[in-house]
Amino acid sequence: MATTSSRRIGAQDSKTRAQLIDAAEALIVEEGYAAVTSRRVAARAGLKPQLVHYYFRTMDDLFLEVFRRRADRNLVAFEEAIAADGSLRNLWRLNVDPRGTAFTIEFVALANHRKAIRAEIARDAERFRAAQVEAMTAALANRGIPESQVPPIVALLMMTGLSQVLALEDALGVTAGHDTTRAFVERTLLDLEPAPRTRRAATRPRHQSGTSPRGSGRGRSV
Amino acid sequence: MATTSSRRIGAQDSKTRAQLIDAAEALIVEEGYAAVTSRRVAARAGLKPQLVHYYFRTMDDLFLEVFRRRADRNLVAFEEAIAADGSLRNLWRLNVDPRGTAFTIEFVALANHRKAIRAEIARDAERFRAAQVEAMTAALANRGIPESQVPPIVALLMMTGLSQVLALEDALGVTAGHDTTRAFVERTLLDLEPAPRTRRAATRPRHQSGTSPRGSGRGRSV
DNA sequence: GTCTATACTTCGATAGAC
DNA sequence: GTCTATCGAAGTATAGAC
Repeated sequence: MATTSSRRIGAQDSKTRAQLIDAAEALIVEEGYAAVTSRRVAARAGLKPQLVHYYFRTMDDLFLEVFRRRADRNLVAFEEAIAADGSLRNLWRLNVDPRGTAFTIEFVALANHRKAIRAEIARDAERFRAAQVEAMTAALANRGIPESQVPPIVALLMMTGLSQVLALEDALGVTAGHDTTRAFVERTLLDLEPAPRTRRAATRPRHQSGTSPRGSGRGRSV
Repeated sequence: MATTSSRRIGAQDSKTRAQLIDAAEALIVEEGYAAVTSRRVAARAGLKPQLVHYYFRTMDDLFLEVFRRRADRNLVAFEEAIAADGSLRNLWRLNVDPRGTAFTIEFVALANHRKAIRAEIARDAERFRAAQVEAMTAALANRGIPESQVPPIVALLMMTGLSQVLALEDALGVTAGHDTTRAFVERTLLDLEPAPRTRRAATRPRHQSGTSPRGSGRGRSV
C-alpha cells in the first residue's frame, strides 16, 4: 500500500504462507498481539524468521491477513447458522458464544492505534452488522413484534452488548450476576418463542448444500 | 512478587516515579500497551530509561501502578457523581461516557495474557460493580420497579453492555443505528423518570465536602 | 518462486557509582 | 535515596543467493 518498495513477495497461495498465518493467529489468541513478532511467528510455524518478511511486507500486513481470514469464516458460519435456524434464541446463542473473545479483544486493541487495521475491522463490523440486523429484523417480524415497539437495531445492540459484557467478564473471571442474567434472557425468549428446540427449529427448510450446520465457529465481530 | 531479587527500588512517593506513571498512562492511551517500553516511557517523561527499572522492578509492575491509580480515581469520581444525583439517567450518562475507552480496551487485552494484571482488573471490576449495583438498586427502588420484574444486576449488565458496544463502535468509526438506540434509551428513561434535569437532581442534599461534582472522569471499569 | 545472510534498532534488566 | 553504564537478547526489514 504505502511504502513503494520493490522487494519481492511470496505467492498468495503458498502453503508456507498459510502456515505463517496459522501461527500468527494462534499467538494472538494465546499471548496477545505484542507476542506476534517475526521471530516468534516463524518459530511457532517451524520456519525461519525471515520468511515472515518474504510473505508479508510488514507485520501489519500479516495482522491484516489473519483478521480477514477469520472474519470471512465467521460471517459464512453465521449466515449458515441463521439460515438453518433464524430464531431469536439462535441469534442469542450465536452472539453469546465466547469463542473468539480473546481474538476480538486483541484486534480491537490493535485497531485503536493502527489505521489500516481499524479500517479493516470497521469494514468487517459493518458487513457483519448488516447480516445481524437482517436476521434480527426477520426474527422480530416472525414473532409479530412491530419495529415501532423496538427497532431491530436497538434489540441487536442490546443483545450484542449484553453478550459482550458477559464474555468479557467471563474472561476476567468476574461472573457475579451472570447466571441471573442468562436466566432472565432465557425467560424473556421463552415468552416470545415457543419451545427451546436444541436441535433444529427451521422456520423454513434449509436450502443450502447438504451437511448440518454444526454451529461452528462464531464469536462477535466487534 | 516472584523473582526474589535484591535490587533496590525507589521510594513510593518520589516525584520522578509519579512522572513515569503519567508517561506510561499517556502512552497506553495514545499508542497501546505495546508502546510502553522502558525507553519510551522514560523519553516521554524526559528521564533516563534506566529509571523505569529503578522505580519498578518489572514493566508489569509499572502497568499495575498505572491501572490502580486510574481505577481508584474512577471509583471515587463515580461515587461522588452518584451521591450528587442517583437517578437512572445519571447512571446511564456516567456509563455511556466514552472517556477512557482506549485505556480500558488496552488493559482488558493485557489482562488476557498477564495473570497479575488480570487479577488486579478483576479485583477492581468487582469493587466497581458493587458500587454500580448499589446505585442501580436504589434507582430502581426509587422508581417503584420491583426486583422481581427486573433484577438490578440484569438492568445494570444491559446498561453496561449497551454503553460498551456504543463506545467500542464509536472508537472504530462504526455508528450506524447509534442515534436510534440512544434515542430509544432516552425515551425509556423519560417514561421512568420525570424531567431530564441537566444541572442537578439530588434526591437528597449532598453531604460531601464543598465543591461541586463536576462529573469528572469516569469510563467503564471492564 | 523460495529462502538465507546480514544490517541495524530497540528491548528488559542488573550491577554498581554517586 | 537517586541515578548511570552496560550486557545480552530480541525486534523489523532488506538485499541478494539459490
